[in-house]
Amino acid sequence: MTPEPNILIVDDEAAIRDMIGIALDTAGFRSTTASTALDAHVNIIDQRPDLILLDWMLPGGSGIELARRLKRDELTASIPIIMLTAKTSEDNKVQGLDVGVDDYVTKPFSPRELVARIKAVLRRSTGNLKDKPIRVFDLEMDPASHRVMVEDRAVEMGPTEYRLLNFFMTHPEKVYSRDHIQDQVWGANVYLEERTVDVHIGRLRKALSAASKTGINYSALIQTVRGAGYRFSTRHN
Amino acid sequence: MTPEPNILIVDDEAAIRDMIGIALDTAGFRSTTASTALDAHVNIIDQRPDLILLDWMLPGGSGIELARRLKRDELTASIPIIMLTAKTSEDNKVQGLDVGVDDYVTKPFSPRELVARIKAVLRRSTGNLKDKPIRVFDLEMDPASHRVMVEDRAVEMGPTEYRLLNFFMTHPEKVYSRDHIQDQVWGANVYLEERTVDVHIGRLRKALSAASKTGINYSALIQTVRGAGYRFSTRHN
DNA sequence: ATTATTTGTCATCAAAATGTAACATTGCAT
DNA sequence: ATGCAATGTTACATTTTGATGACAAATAAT
Repeated sequence: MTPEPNILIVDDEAAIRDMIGIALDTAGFRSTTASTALDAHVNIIDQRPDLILLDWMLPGGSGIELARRLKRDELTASIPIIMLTAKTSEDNKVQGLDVGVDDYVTKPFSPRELVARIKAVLRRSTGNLKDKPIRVFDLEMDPASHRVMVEDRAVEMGPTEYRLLNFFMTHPEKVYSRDHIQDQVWGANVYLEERTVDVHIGRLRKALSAASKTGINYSALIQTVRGAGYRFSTRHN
Repeated sequence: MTPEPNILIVDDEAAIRDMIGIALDTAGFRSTTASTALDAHVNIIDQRPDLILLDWMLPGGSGIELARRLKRDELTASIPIIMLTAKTSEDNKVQGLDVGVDDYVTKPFSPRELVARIKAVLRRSTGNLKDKPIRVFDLEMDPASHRVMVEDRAVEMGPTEYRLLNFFMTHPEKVYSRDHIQDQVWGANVYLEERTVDVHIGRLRKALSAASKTGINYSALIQTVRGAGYRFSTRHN
């Protein structure tokens, strides 16, 4: 992901959105906002925020519904949610726990507390899945240290190439169209020239080729499938 | 699995239906329209569109109701829905997030955005149903990796030969006329010289022959049926 | 501010795929 | 066997598709 986590603030009161926005900014997060559940959902589909701050009391009572929906959908289930709630009453919390929300902050809260909780939740959630290194022959990707190694030497590449390689290594032995790759690596609903994918594939290949001293060409793992897209595969073309 | 996805536009305003229709047309989609939820429902059962663009604010029954019904019915639940919503104050009626809609587009929208979202949603929904590999003796076709293997070695062939083989392997033991093969492999409404099929059959056979090291000739699976066409069969000619 | 890095797009070149026609071969009816 | 229609094969011009270097805008680093 990006260096600074991207946080979505969902609240119908502009004042609260602004307040939180500033607090997050100061703490080094990026943030976007939405005032309705609908806006929020669109934003989530498009941007895949790293965390969602969700007001419990959205008009129509839709905050909790949104949370439930997000947790049920496979694509969004892993995005942590912190509920903002005015009430301290227990039944709310019980309901929310049901849904699978990650934490609560009760209004009024201090920015300091909010940030602390955000960090805690992020730490928990990012520590989970990402951390296992993937290795193919002597090509190793370690998400924890955000590093790619060939024959135990670091490989230099840009962030986009890193994400690209990461996508491929986590989805081996399958073709992906350029469109698909754009979705996965750049995000859905980002429009780029189709050939842009080619260029980045090229850069990734170059980086991998340059890295090997043993003559094994790791760029061969990234195979062109004419008329279909690209494939990461250990088997021969 | 038609070449162009068929999209149903449901909106009560004719102007909007037309506008969207044109946009989709330009983008290479086919589209049909409905102005009421009832019309839409009939159309959906009839035509099985690949995706539904559904106006949130349909007169009377409202689009949300329809969406909910479709998502509850097992037969239609898998058809992706994109909701068209007015920008403003639908806040109170937002009860329907739960419904399971796949994306939203807020009016007014650009055709470009609409098309981008449609493509993204289609990609997501069709990508899920992974086809299973088909195997005949030591000839294996794996649609996921877009690969043909003979005795565990990759077979090289052009995209057209791949589609051709795919068609045969999914429709074995039946004769198909050259016309029929053209329809299936090149798509309807493409006119080619009839002999073109022969040439590609030839290329496919050559690719299969060249692939085997054990002397088994897999090109024999593609049998000529004089006066009728071709057949893919494991039984002898 | 200046410099370096990264990014997306474009133009260009090279390679692969495609459709067609011409020619060769096969198999069947007589 | 003979002739003919159907099919196989080959060569080739054209079209598609992918790779790559160059460049300018955007972004991050100093």
